[in-house]
Amino acid sequence: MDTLISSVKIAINPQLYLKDPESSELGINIVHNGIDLIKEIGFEEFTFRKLGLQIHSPEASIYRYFESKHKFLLYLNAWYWGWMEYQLLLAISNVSSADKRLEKSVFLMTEGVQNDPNFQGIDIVKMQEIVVAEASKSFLNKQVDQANQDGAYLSYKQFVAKVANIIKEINPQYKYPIMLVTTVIEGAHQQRFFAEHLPRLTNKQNKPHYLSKFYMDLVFKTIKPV
Amino acid sequence: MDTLISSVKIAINPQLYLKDPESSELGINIVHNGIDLIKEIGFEEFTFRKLGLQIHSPEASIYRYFESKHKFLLYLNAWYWGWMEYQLLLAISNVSSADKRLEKSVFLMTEGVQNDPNFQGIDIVKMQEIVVAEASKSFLNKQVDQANQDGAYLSYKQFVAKVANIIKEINPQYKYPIMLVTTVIEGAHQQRFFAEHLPRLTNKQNKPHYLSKFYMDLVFKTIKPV
DNA sequence: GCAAATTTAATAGTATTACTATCAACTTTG
DNA sequence: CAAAGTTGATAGTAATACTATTAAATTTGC
Repeated sequence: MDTLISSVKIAINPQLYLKDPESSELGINIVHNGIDLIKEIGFEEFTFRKLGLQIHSPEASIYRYFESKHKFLLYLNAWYWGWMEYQLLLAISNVSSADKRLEKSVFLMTEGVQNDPNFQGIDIVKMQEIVVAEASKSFLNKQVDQANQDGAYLSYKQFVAKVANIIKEINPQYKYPIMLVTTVIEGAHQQRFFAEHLPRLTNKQNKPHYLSKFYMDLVFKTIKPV
Repeated sequence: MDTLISSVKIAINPQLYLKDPESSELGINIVHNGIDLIKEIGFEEFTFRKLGLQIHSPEASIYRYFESKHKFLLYLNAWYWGWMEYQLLLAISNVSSADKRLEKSVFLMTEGVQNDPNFQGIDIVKMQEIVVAEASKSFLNKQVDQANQDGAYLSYKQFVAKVANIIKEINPQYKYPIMLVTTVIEGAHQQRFFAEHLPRLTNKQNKPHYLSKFYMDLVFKTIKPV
């Protein structure tokens, strides 16, 4: 039975799962409720046993889809960045001005997302909150090199490369386009987290879009040739 | 017996330990070898049992100094930022030009440190590598609010505030000095990590100080009034 | 429409982790 | 030199991150 609502599907590197979770009811349930549970209790407290209890399936069943909870996090990350790449394509297609394209990219990287009806079921808002709070754990560990070889970060790298290319279009002389992009992405995540938990480490403002304004200003000033 | 070599001591919030590790041979051993072991196997693999084996002391003895391995990481972080604040004071004292002071601050935030003979025994190079790789784990979790109340991040906040004040001195109109500082600090950490493990997420260059050059350029362009 | 293959549920088991508890031996200090 | 404090040695516990096994349910291919 076909459960797809739209014809768009985020392609995920099969090395990140044992059995495609989109191929069965249980798999979809695992991803769904997994997102909810990680959001609720945090990744360190999250276990497949707890997730099993929530979906009334034994722990062992979940292990048939994902090798470990770490790989599950990598899967969610890859999904998120796949989706972000798709959003980027939508946002910049048919926009001829490179400046405008970069503007839209920075906005996408720094603002909170909105739920997308094309991927009903996956709560993208929650997913982004997870990525903001937990993503760095997906690479800041000793298995990073193995995960990297497994292609865990491909979609992230692709996204970054696309935006970096726009920067190069605007200023081919600028030497650090990739660094600038990852600085913005990871920075925006941190600031978002700080605003909620460690306000003295940020400049939270009530103005809408203050975060994207800060980074927009930073990016355009930085790449401007002297 | 007095084991201090210099009269300078980094003050750490006592809430981060049960018994001051600088007050005994064993305590000093724990911190020393703890740094080595975390550096070697990473924070997730690190356990007090393994550390106990390394220093030939029972696990339970270590628990008399630190409540948990999480608090141990918070302690190391606090120590690092206390030391960084001290380095900052040394670097900017007697420098009257605010621009020059900011330049020195950015350099300190983005370059690798060198071992400091005033704190013999503590390997600051290794400590920085730990902070770069593991620090975000010290706040990216559900206990962050508790840890924050315990004053775990005070020395970090103080450091950030000091640099932000220099920015305000240069451009009182600039609205996001703190955000800019934390973006630089956390960004530099990430880039350093990426350069080693995920090179496609950065623009590694062979030039010395390319990292500080990138951030120096970014900071000064960003705060320049339009 | 039914046998074969696949998927899931249910249960049990293992090594390790992150601690806590207890008590004797040793050291320091007043 | 006694009392107080520190360390060592050992043991124990609940939970985690898995693996293994087998039976029941479901899907599929002809």
